[in-house]
Amino acid sequence: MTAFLSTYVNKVDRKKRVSVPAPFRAALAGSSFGGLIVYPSLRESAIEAFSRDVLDQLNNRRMSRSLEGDDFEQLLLGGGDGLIDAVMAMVHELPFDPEGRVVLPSALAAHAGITDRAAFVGRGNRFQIWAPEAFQAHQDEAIDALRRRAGNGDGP
Amino acid sequence: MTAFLSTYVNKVDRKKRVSVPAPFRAALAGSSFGGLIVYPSLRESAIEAFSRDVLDQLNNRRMSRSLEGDDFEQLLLGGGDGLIDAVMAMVHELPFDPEGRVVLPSALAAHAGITDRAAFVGRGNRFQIWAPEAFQAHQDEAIDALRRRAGNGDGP
DNA sequence: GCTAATCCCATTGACCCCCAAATAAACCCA
DNA sequence: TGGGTTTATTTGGGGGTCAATGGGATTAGC
Repeated sequence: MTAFLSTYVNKVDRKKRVSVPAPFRAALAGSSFGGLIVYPSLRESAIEAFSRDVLDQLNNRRMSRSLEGDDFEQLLLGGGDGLIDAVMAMVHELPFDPEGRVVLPSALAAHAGITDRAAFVGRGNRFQIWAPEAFQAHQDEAIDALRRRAGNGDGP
Repeated sequence: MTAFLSTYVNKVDRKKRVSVPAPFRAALAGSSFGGLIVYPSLRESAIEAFSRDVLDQLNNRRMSRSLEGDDFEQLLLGGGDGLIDAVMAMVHELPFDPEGRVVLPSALAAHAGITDRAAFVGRGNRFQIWAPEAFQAHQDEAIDALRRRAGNGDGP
Protein backbone atom coordinates (compact mmCIF):
# COMPACT_ATOMS: atom_id res chain seq x y z
CA MET A 1 0.00 0.00 0.00
CA THR A 2 1.35 3.36 -1.00
CA ALA A 3 1.19 5.62 1.98
CA PHE A 4 3.52 8.56 1.58
CA LEU A 5 2.93 10.77 -1.43
CA SER A 6 3.70 14.33 -2.49
CA THR A 7 5.96 16.92 -0.97
CA TYR A 8 4.95 19.33 1.79
CA VAL A 9 6.98 22.25 3.10
CA ASN A 10 6.32 23.28 6.71
CA LYS A 11 7.89 25.82 9.01
CA VAL A 12 10.31 25.01 11.79
CA ASP A 13 9.68 27.31 14.73
CA ARG A 14 12.06 28.68 17.31
CA LYS A 15 11.78 25.53 19.36
CA LYS A 16 12.74 23.31 16.42
CA ARG A 17 9.19 22.06 16.20
CA VAL A 18 7.67 21.20 12.85
CA SER A 19 4.25 19.85 11.89
CA VAL A 20 4.25 16.48 10.19
CA PRO A 21 1.81 16.76 7.26
CA ALA A 22 -1.61 15.41 8.20
CA PRO A 23 -1.68 12.82 5.38
CA PHE A 24 1.61 11.41 6.65
CA ARG A 25 0.33 11.33 10.20
CA ALA A 26 -2.71 9.46 8.99
CA ALA A 27 -0.46 6.90 7.34
CA LEU A 28 1.49 6.51 10.57
CA ALA A 29 -1.62 6.12 12.68
CA GLY A 30 -2.29 2.62 13.91
CA SER A 31 1.36 2.12 14.57
CA SER A 32 2.28 0.94 18.00
CA PHE A 33 4.11 4.18 18.62
CA GLY A 34 2.61 7.64 18.24
CA GLY A 35 5.45 9.18 16.40
CA LEU A 36 8.01 8.40 13.77
CA ILE A 37 11.40 6.78 13.38
CA VAL A 38 14.15 8.82 11.79
CA TYR A 39 17.81 8.53 10.97
CA PRO A 40 20.25 10.43 8.78
CA SER A 41 20.29 9.28 5.19
CA LEU A 42 23.56 7.58 4.38
CA ARG A 43 23.82 8.84 0.86
CA GLU A 44 21.93 12.12 0.83
CA SER A 45 21.65 15.28 2.88
CA ALA A 46 18.29 14.25 4.20
CA ILE A 47 16.53 12.56 7.09
CA GLU A 48 14.92 9.19 6.47
CA ALA A 49 11.63 8.55 8.24
CA PHE A 50 9.10 5.74 8.61
CA SER A 51 6.80 4.14 11.13
CA ARG A 52 7.77 2.16 14.13
CA ASP A 53 6.09 -0.89 12.59
CA VAL A 54 8.57 -0.92 9.75
CA LEU A 55 11.41 -0.94 12.22
CA ASP A 56 9.85 -3.87 14.03
CA GLN A 57 9.42 -5.75 10.79
CA LEU A 58 13.06 -5.14 10.08
CA ASN A 59 14.05 -6.68 13.37
CA ASN A 60 11.69 -9.61 13.01
CA ARG A 61 12.91 -10.32 9.56
CA ARG A 62 16.49 -10.43 10.61
CA MET A 63 15.59 -12.52 13.60
CA SER A 64 13.75 -15.10 11.54
CA ARG A 65 16.51 -15.15 9.02
CA SER A 66 18.94 -16.00 11.75
CA LEU A 67 16.75 -18.74 13.14
CA GLU A 68 15.87 -20.22 9.80
CA GLY A 69 19.45 -20.68 8.90
CA ASP A 70 20.05 -22.37 12.21
CA ASP A 71 22.56 -19.65 12.64
CA PHE A 72 22.62 -18.22 16.10
CA GLU A 73 26.04 -16.82 15.76
CA GLN A 74 24.76 -13.75 14.07
CA LEU A 75 22.11 -13.25 16.70
CA LEU A 76 24.41 -13.84 19.62
CA LEU A 77 27.58 -12.36 18.34
CA GLY A 78 25.92 -9.58 16.49
CA GLY A 79 27.97 -10.05 13.40
CA GLY A 80 26.95 -10.22 9.82
CA ASP A 81 24.47 -7.46 9.27
CA GLY A 82 26.28 -4.21 9.57
CA LEU A 83 23.59 -2.22 7.89
CA ILE A 84 20.74 -3.09 10.21
CA ASP A 85 22.94 -2.82 13.26
CA ALA A 86 24.11 0.57 12.19
CA VAL A 87 20.59 1.75 11.55
CA MET A 88 19.29 0.46 14.85
CA ALA A 89 21.98 2.40 16.60
CA MET A 90 21.41 5.70 14.93
CA VAL A 91 17.63 5.90 14.72
CA HIS A 92 15.70 8.36 16.83
CA GLU A 93 12.12 8.04 17.99
CA LEU A 94 10.33 11.34 17.54
CA PRO A 95 7.05 11.50 19.48
CA PHE A 96 4.19 13.70 18.29
CA ASP A 97 3.05 16.55 20.44
CA PRO A 98 -0.74 17.01 20.77
CA GLU A 99 -0.79 19.09 17.55
CA GLY A 100 1.06 16.53 15.47
CA ARG A 101 4.46 18.15 15.57
CA VAL A 102 7.88 16.66 16.25
CA VAL A 103 11.13 18.18 17.44
CA LEU A 104 14.04 17.69 15.09
CA PRO A 105 17.23 16.63 16.90
CA SER A 106 19.83 19.26 16.17
CA ALA A 107 22.33 16.73 14.84
CA LEU A 108 19.81 15.53 12.25
CA ALA A 109 18.74 19.03 11.33
CA ALA A 110 22.38 19.92 10.82
CA HIS A 111 22.96 16.84 8.70
CA ALA A 112 20.12 17.86 6.41
CA GLY A 113 20.93 21.56 6.50
CA ILE A 114 17.47 22.36 7.88
CA THR A 115 17.01 25.70 9.58
CA ASP A 116 13.61 27.39 9.37
CA ARG A 117 11.72 25.25 6.88
CA ALA A 118 11.50 21.51 6.22
CA ALA A 119 10.31 19.62 3.14
CA PHE A 120 8.49 16.34 3.82
CA VAL A 121 9.04 14.19 0.76
CA GLY A 122 6.87 11.13 0.16
CA ARG A 123 8.70 8.05 -1.15
CA GLY A 124 5.84 5.57 -1.18
CA ASN A 125 6.62 3.25 1.70
CA ARG A 126 8.68 5.81 3.61
CA PHE A 127 9.42 9.52 3.50
CA GLN A 128 12.29 11.93 3.87
CA ILE A 129 12.82 15.34 5.41
CA TRP A 130 14.97 17.82 3.49
CA ALA A 131 15.99 21.43 3.50
CA PRO A 132 13.64 22.78 0.80
CA GLU A 133 16.39 24.25 -1.36
CA ALA A 134 18.49 21.12 -1.19
CA PHE A 135 15.51 18.99 -2.11
CA GLN A 136 14.63 21.23 -5.01
CA ALA A 137 18.12 20.86 -6.42
CA HIS A 138 18.10 17.12 -5.87
CA GLN A 139 14.71 16.69 -7.49
CA ASP A 140 15.65 18.83 -10.48
CA GLU A 141 18.67 16.63 -10.97
CA ALA A 142 16.59 13.47 -10.73
CA ILE A 143 14.06 14.77 -13.24
CA ASP A 144 16.85 15.71 -15.60
CA ALA A 145 18.19 12.18 -15.40
CA LEU A 146 14.74 10.82 -16.14
CA ARG A 147 14.40 13.03 -19.19
CA ARG A 148 17.71 11.81 -20.51
CA ARG A 149 16.74 8.22 -19.80
CA ALA A 150 13.43 8.64 -21.58
CA GLY A 151 15.21 10.17 -24.53
CA ASN A 152 12.86 10.69 -27.42
CA GLY A 153 10.55 7.91 -26.41
CA ASP A 154 6.89 8.52 -25.88
CA GLY A 155 6.90 8.20 -22.13
CA PRO A 156 5.56 10.97 -19.88
CA MET B 1 -11.39 -2.22 -19.43
CA THR B 2 -12.80 1.26 -19.60
CA ALA B 3 -10.52 3.81 -21.06
CA PHE B 4 -10.09 7.55 -21.22
CA LEU B 5 -11.28 8.84 -24.58
CA SER B 6 -12.02 12.17 -26.24
CA THR B 7 -11.41 15.70 -25.01
CA TYR B 8 -13.55 17.82 -22.68
CA VAL B 9 -13.08 21.45 -21.74
CA ASN B 10 -14.43 22.57 -18.36
CA LYS B 11 -14.27 25.79 -16.40
CA VAL B 12 -11.94 26.42 -13.49
CA ASP B 13 -13.68 28.55 -10.87
CA ARG B 14 -12.27 31.09 -8.46
CA LYS B 15 -11.32 28.38 -6.00
CA LYS B 16 -9.31 26.46 -8.61
CA ARG B 17 -11.97 23.80 -8.74
CA VAL B 18 -12.79 21.99 -11.96
CA SER B 19 -15.20 19.20 -12.79
CA VAL B 20 -13.62 15.98 -13.99
CA PRO B 21 -15.69 14.84 -16.99
CA ALA B 22 -18.27 12.26 -15.96
CA PRO B 23 -16.99 9.61 -18.41
CA PHE B 24 -13.52 9.92 -16.87
CA ARG B 25 -14.94 9.65 -13.38
CA ALA B 26 -16.75 6.51 -14.44
CA ALA B 27 -13.47 5.06 -15.67
CA LEU B 28 -11.85 5.89 -12.34
CA ALA B 29 -14.65 4.34 -10.31
CA GLY B 30 -13.75 1.09 -8.65
CA SER B 31 -10.36 2.43 -7.73
CA SER B 32 -9.42 2.18 -4.10
CA PHE B 33 -9.33 5.97 -3.85
CA GLY B 34 -12.10 8.37 -4.82
CA GLY B 35 -9.98 10.77 -6.73
CA LEU B 36 -7.07 10.88 -9.10
CA ILE B 37 -3.30 10.96 -9.10
CA VAL B 38 -1.58 13.76 -10.99
CA TYR B 39 1.92 15.01 -11.66
CA PRO B 40 3.51 17.53 -14.02
CA SER B 41 4.39 16.07 -17.39
CA LEU B 42 8.15 15.99 -17.89
CA ARG B 43 7.99 16.57 -21.60
CA GLU B 44 4.99 18.82 -22.12
CA SER B 45 3.18 21.72 -20.54
CA ALA B 46 0.47 19.47 -19.21
CA ILE B 47 -0.65 17.54 -16.16
CA GLU B 48 -0.58 13.76 -16.28
CA ALA B 49 -3.42 11.95 -14.52
CA PHE B 50 -4.33 8.37 -13.74
CA SER B 51 -5.94 6.22 -11.09
CA ARG B 52 -4.59 5.42 -7.69
CA ASP B 53 -4.39 1.75 -8.62
CA VAL B 54 -1.72 2.48 -11.18
CA LEU B 55 0.41 4.15 -8.56
CA ASP B 56 0.01 1.25 -6.18
CA GLN B 57 1.11 -1.14 -8.89
CA LEU B 58 4.20 0.96 -9.39
CA ASN B 59 5.03 0.88 -5.71
CA ASN B 60 4.28 -2.81 -5.38
CA ARG B 61 6.61 -3.61 -8.19
CA ARG B 62 9.43 -1.98 -6.32
CA MET B 63 8.44 -3.58 -3.04
CA SER B 64 8.33 -7.07 -4.44
CA ARG B 65 11.65 -6.52 -6.07
CA SER B 66 13.09 -5.59 -2.70
CA LEU B 67 11.50 -8.41 -0.78
CA GLU B 68 12.39 -11.07 -3.28
CA GLY B 69 16.01 -10.50 -2.60
CA ASP B 70 15.29 -10.55 1.11
CA ASP B 71 16.85 -7.17 1.05
CA PHE B 72 15.99 -4.09 3.00
CA GLU B 73 18.92 -2.18 1.74
CA GLN B 74 16.77 -0.33 -0.66
CA LEU B 75 14.37 0.68 2.06
CA LEU B 76 17.14 1.73 4.37
CA LEU B 77 19.54 3.25 1.94
CA GLY B 78 16.94 4.61 -0.41
CA GLY B 79 17.66 5.16 -4.03
CA GLY B 80 17.92 2.28 -6.43
CA ASP B 81 15.03 3.50 -8.48
CA GLY B 82 15.19 7.16 -9.27
CA LEU B 83 12.08 6.99 -11.38
CA ILE B 84 9.75 5.70 -8.68
CA ASP B 85 11.23 7.88 -5.96
CA ALA B 86 10.95 10.97 -8.11
CA VAL B 87 7.37 10.19 -9.05
CA MET B 88 6.30 9.53 -5.46
CA ALA B 89 7.65 12.91 -4.47
CA MET B 90 5.97 14.90 -7.20
CA VAL B 91 2.57 13.27 -7.45
CA HIS B 92 -0.49 14.81 -5.87
CA GLU B 93 -3.58 12.99 -4.72
CA LEU B 94 -6.64 14.98 -5.79
CA PRO B 95 -9.82 13.86 -4.03
CA PHE B 96 -13.22 14.41 -5.61
CA ASP B 97 -15.66 16.71 -3.91
CA PRO B 98 -19.29 15.50 -3.76
CA GLU B 99 -19.91 17.01 -7.20
CA GLY B 100 -17.00 15.28 -8.88
CA ARG B 101 -14.62 18.21 -8.92
CA VAL B 102 -10.96 18.43 -7.93
CA VAL B 103 -8.80 21.36 -6.88
CA LEU B 104 -5.78 21.95 -9.08
CA PRO B 105 -2.63 22.65 -7.04
CA SER B 106 -1.34 26.05 -8.07
CA ALA B 107 2.10 24.72 -8.94
CA LEU B 108 0.59 22.26 -11.39
CA ALA B 109 -1.82 24.80 -12.86
CA ALA B 110 1.13 27.11 -13.42
CA HIS B 111 3.16 24.36 -15.04
CA ALA B 112 0.38 23.74 -17.53
CA GLY B 113 -0.50 27.40 -17.96
CA ILE B 114 -4.06 26.77 -16.81
CA THR B 115 -6.06 29.75 -15.59
CA ASP B 116 -9.83 29.71 -16.13
CA ARG B 117 -10.40 26.69 -18.34
CA ALA B 118 -8.94 23.18 -18.49
CA ALA B 119 -8.96 20.60 -21.28
CA PHE B 120 -9.24 16.95 -20.21
CA VAL B 121 -7.55 14.88 -22.89
CA GLY B 122 -8.10 11.14 -23.03
CA ARG B 123 -4.98 9.08 -23.74
CA GLY B 124 -6.33 5.57 -23.37
CA ASN B 125 -5.03 4.23 -20.08
CA ARG B 126 -4.44 7.69 -18.66
CA PHE B 127 -5.40 11.26 -19.43
CA GLN B 128 -3.91 14.71 -19.40
CA ILE B 129 -5.05 18.17 -18.35
CA TRP B 130 -4.02 21.09 -20.56
CA ALA B 131 -4.65 24.76 -21.02
CA PRO B 132 -7.09 24.59 -23.97
CA GLU B 133 -5.06 26.89 -26.23
CA ALA B 134 -1.83 25.05 -25.52
CA PHE B 135 -3.49 21.74 -26.25
CA GLN B 136 -4.96 23.01 -29.49
CA ALA B 137 -1.53 24.11 -30.69
CA HIS B 138 0.03 20.85 -29.59
CA GLN B 139 -2.65 18.83 -31.32
CA ASP B 140 -2.38 20.79 -34.55
CA GLU B 141 1.33 20.18 -34.53
CA ALA B 142 0.89 16.46 -33.89
CA ILE B 143 -1.61 16.09 -36.70
CA ASP B 144 0.67 18.01 -39.03
CA ALA B 145 3.52 15.66 -38.21
CA LEU B 146 1.30 12.67 -38.92
CA ARG B 147 0.29 14.11 -42.28
CA ARG B 148 3.87 14.65 -43.29
CA ARG B 149 4.71 11.14 -42.29
CA ALA B 150 1.83 9.80 -44.38
CA GLY B 151 3.49 11.33 -47.40
CA ASN B 152 0.62 13.33 -48.83
CA GLY B 153 -1.37 16.31 -47.69
CA ASP B 154 -4.66 14.51 -47.26
CA GLY B 155 -4.02 12.95 -43.92
CA PRO B 156 -4.58 9.36 -42.85
C1' DG C 1 16.79 27.26 41.13
C1' DC C 2 17.69 27.19 36.41
C1' DT C 3 17.32 25.09 31.82
C1' DA C 4 14.87 22.50 28.68
C1' DA C 5 11.23 19.84 27.14
C1' DT C 6 6.19 19.13 26.86
C1' DC C 7 1.58 20.58 27.02
C1' DC C 8 -2.23 23.81 26.52
C1' DC C 9 -4.63 27.41 24.20
C1' DA C 10 -5.57 30.93 20.56
C1' DT C 11 -5.31 32.66 15.86
C1' DT C 12 -5.02 32.27 11.10
C1' DG C 13 -5.98 30.47 6.80
C1' DA C 14 -6.89 26.67 3.72
C1' DC C 15 -9.72 22.99 2.65
C1' DC C 16 -14.08 20.42 2.28
C1' DC C 17 -19.00 19.92 2.54
C1' DC C 18 -23.59 21.33 1.72
C1' DC C 19 -27.02 23.67 -0.87
C1' DA C 20 -28.82 25.61 -5.09
C1' DA C 21 -28.99 27.50 -9.87
C1' DA C 22 -27.81 27.06 -14.74
C1' DT C 23 -26.57 24.40 -18.61
C1' DA C 24 -26.49 20.35 -21.38
C1' DA C 25 -27.89 15.76 -22.52
C1' DA C 26 -31.22 12.07 -22.83
C1' DC C 27 -35.80 10.65 -23.12
C1' DC C 28 -40.65 10.21 -24.31
C1' DC C 29 -44.68 10.66 -26.73
C1' DA C 30 -47.39 12.39 -30.03
C1' DT D 1 -39.17 13.46 -36.45
C1' DG D 2 -40.09 17.34 -33.62
C1' DG D 3 -41.28 19.48 -29.39
C1' DG D 4 -41.49 19.32 -24.77
C1' DT D 5 -40.08 17.20 -20.54
C1' DT D 6 -37.16 14.92 -17.44
C1' DT D 7 -32.64 13.76 -15.83
C1' DA D 8 -27.72 14.21 -15.40
C1' DT D 9 -23.88 17.18 -15.30
C1' DT D 10 -21.55 21.36 -14.68
C1' DT D 11 -21.00 25.63 -12.23
C1' DG D 12 -21.30 29.14 -8.19
C1' DG D 13 -21.12 30.51 -3.57
C1' DG D 14 -21.54 30.37 1.72
C1' DG D 15 -20.09 28.47 5.81
C1' DG D 16 -18.20 25.10 8.93
C1' DT D 17 -14.22 22.27 10.07
C1' DC D 18 -9.57 20.95 10.39
C1' DA D 19 -4.62 21.75 9.90
C1' DA D 20 -0.64 24.71 10.63
C1' DT D 21 1.56 27.98 13.49
C1' DG D 22 2.93 30.90 17.47
C1' DG D 23 3.18 32.04 22.22
C1' DG D 24 2.63 31.29 26.96
C1' DA D 25 2.15 28.10 31.02
C1' DT D 26 3.43 23.94 33.39
C1' DT D 27 6.19 20.05 34.38
C1' DA D 28 10.50 17.40 34.38
C1' DG D 29 15.39 17.11 34.78
C1' DC D 30 19.82 18.62 36.33
